[in-house]
Amino acid sequence: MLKVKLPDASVLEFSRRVRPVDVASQIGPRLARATLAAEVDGTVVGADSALPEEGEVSLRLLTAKDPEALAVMRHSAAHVMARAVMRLFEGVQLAFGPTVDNGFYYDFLLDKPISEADFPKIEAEMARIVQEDEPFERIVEPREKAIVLCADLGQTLKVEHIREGLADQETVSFYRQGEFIDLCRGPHVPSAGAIKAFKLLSVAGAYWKGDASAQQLQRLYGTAWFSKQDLDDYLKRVEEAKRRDHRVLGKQLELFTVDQAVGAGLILWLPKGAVVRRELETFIYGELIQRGYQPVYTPVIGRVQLYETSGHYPYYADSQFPPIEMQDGDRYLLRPMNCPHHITVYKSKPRSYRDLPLRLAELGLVHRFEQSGELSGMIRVRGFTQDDAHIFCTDDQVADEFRGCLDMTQFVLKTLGLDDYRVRLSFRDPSSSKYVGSPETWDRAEAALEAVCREMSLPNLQVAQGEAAFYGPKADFIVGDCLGRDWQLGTVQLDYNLPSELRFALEYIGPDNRPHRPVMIHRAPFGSLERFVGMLIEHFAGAFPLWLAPEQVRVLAVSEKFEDYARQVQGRLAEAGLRVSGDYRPEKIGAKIRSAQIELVPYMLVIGGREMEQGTVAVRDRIEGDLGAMGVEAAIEKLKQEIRTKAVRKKS
RNA sequence: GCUAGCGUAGCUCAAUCGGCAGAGCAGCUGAUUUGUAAUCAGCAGGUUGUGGGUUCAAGUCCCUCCGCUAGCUCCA
Repeated sequence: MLKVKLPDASVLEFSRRVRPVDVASQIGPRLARATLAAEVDGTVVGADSALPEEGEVSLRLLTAKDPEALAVMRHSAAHVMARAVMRLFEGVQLAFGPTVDNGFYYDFLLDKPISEADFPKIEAEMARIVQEDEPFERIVEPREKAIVLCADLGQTLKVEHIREGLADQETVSFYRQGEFIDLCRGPHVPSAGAIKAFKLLSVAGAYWKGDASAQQLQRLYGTAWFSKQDLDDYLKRVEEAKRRDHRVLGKQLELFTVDQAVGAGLILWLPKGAVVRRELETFIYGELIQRGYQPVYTPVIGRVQLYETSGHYPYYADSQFPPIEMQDGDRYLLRPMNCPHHITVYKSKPRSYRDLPLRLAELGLVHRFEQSGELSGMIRVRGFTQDDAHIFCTDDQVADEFRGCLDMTQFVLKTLGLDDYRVRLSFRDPSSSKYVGSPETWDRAEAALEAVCREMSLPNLQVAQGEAAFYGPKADFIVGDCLGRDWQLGTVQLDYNLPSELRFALEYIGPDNRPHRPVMIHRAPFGSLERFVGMLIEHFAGAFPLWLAPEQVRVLAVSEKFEDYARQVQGRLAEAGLRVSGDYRPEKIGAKIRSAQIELVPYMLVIGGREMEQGTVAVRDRIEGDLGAMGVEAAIEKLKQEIRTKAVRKKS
């Protein structure tokens, strides 16, 4: 006897062995047909997987309405794609084919390169398979037999995976669909007909098991949905997101440029982009001072020895610009990190516990030679400015300082209306020996950090075991770009390494008149100004809040007859400290408005005969349109108020 | 770095089968004097990323290099 609890709290009883699809039939034939998978005690399984004979389970039948079913269907779509590829190409070896956000991929090993030109015929073959609507059949085999089966199928990658990756499994499962059989954990939808709309998206290289020294496979990405409408909506969303691309907007709005004459991954901030950056810098410096940081300035190069001491050289030599060698043999490194310089500032005099916590801040320009394939606009570059600071404190102060750093980072993100972020708390992998410091210290630090994070109720907090830097645990603030890629912005990292005896042997004199070792915290709320501004451009789709806008307001003269008065108004706004320009071209007012709208100028002041007579301006808001006439001083006060509050306005 | 794709005017793109490199926007000049998202006309703008090859003829086909894009690997 099996008791099946359904989400509506009703209970069904079965004396025979049943599957979720049988439970669905019991409720109704339409539900049975719509059931694509099931969630049994919280685990997603296939609709035809047998439920236990005895006891009680809670069961949720999953249909096209449930997001879990979408993931199951996409996994099935990956199989269908693999089946199509195997029908069309000779000697295809299958690797892995999982579901990912918004779609799926499958990795193949085959001699012939697949290109996008092959997509139509693969898609056509997939459509045929979906049309045939054959069932997915689960087959469970003992491990040894599975190895033989895969070997017979010529699937050597799968053989390797069963031997190594699944070494601890007694049995493994396959899914068969017609002539196609694939090692797979499942689950799958009942049959291919559940895949209603799909599209291949791209082909790329991928390494077998993520190992760059292993052979490279061909990865085919696709997306699949339960309706053509959903698919079209998705493709449209992707297109719209691409219009926010900071590389496109950065060029259109003249914010930054990259030129191979200077070098790949090296950002040239154009005047308008420089305004945004300068405003952010002013903002961040104000915060730093308020929060007890002391700005310092240090050089962008340092002797190689310094980085040997810090351990950055030669450990990261592959991703550094090689040292500059002088005639006398002295070698200098373009700094990849600011910390050694700040440590040198710390060491510039003996420190007492009364100096701690010592918070040294600098917008520090660093250079790293990132691999060419990694470079991406302002987001992944070879020269960038960290809004860096290093806090030197006692063990007891770590939690408070850590909290202060998180608080500042949150404050910065909130001020900019960036609330779609997640926080990743990276801890060590206890089974690895690559970490500095004793396990006890790590445990204590990790516990303290997690406690602070929980107490601050950070959004989407997740703990990532094994993601810590070798020198200490860290908390990263992660934001997605317009293509859905996640990037680290702000970061707060504990460091037991650099202060240690092995490295810089930092000390302070304690109340006991004896030397003690300080702890270091690295922190950067923006991460890098380059990446942060890149993300901001995408976040605002180029339409910055007033306080950041390169051009805050533009005076538009209705005709040249009113130019003199308009110029007076422009002068008055400039005097008031606003970033203002004037459009005095012999154009119609509609054309001037259009230019200003396209250039995303937040406010326009239209000036014609009426305004000149009455000494007013007609204010046009980029978002809301015409706001009507008001006095010049009233308009200035309105804008200044919005700047003071750093308001983030969106279309209402 | 690896795999694949793409490089045509400042920008967005066109150029059939290999057959005279073109359009819109931006720019410049002139006319127009304008009331809330594009006034009209003219002019100028190119070694088709680079170097080589095939051909009577190359933007188009082949090779090299450079750059860009996506993904993979990396990210102190």
